[in-house]
Amino acid sequence: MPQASLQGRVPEMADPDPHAECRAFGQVLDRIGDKWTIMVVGALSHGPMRFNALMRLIGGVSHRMLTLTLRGLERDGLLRRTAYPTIPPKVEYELTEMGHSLIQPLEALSAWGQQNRSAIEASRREYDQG
Amino acid sequence: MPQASLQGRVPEMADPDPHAECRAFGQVLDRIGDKWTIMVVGALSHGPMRFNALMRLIGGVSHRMLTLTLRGLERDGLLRRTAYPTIPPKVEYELTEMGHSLIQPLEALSAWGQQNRSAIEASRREYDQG
DNA sequence: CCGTATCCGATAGGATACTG
DNA sequence: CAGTATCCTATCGGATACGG
Repeated sequence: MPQASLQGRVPEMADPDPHAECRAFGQVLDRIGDKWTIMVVGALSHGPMRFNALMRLIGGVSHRMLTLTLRGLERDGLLRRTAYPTIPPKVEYELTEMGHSLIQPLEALSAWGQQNRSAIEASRREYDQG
Repeated sequence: MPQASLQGRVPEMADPDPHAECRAFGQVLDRIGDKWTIMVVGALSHGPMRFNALMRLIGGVSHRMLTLTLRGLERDGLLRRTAYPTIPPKVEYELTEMGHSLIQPLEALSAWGQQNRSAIEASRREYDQG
């Protein structure tokens, strides 16, 4: 989903863009907000890896979804795919420069999650029984 | 989706947790990775707002989804809901302390998006025609 | 070993109509 | 104005089987 037209954006609205930031973030989410992308990025953050190694490390991901996730990242230039035409085939995946640059902001959010996890869980329990 | 069992986690794996970070991030994504949550957080980042004001500001969100999104954020303690029993009713939403604390990391990711948007688009075009 | 195609169930989310 | 309920669709993602 393109997140294209935030608000009804009619011509007579002079306001240049009341929340460009939200849109930018929406686009990042469109990229990383699926079930496996950030797992893959995380798994590759320490170096290149082969398909099945990724699959084992991440765990729980289906063959199909891992392929799709890798293709998506490759298409966006966050990932480089190198196939060695040996038998059996060997394919390595590694983050590009841009891919690596995503790790820092990701870790900021991850830290937030770790810091607030218990508070969130507590809030949920209270809300659910209250 | 609980993101619960990252990797098959068999007992004999001594490794305490090879990617706790990814899991933490996965949980954040489960919370904010939907279509509207971060729009709401962004909209509320500058102060409290009423239901229909939010709806107009965000734009494109259905009545139903805005309600669900607000409930979810409230349940997790990121949002406070205050209903004034007047006629007609008036309900205000505002971020809690914890809700505000999410904004900084969000902005980091948003900045990443703005910085890399054109590179990603270029990469996509190349990938698609190549 | 790596990748693709097909099938199918689950769910997210929009439209709409109705209540206090 | 704010919220709920119902319906319906598109998409996501898992299982499986097959090809290179």
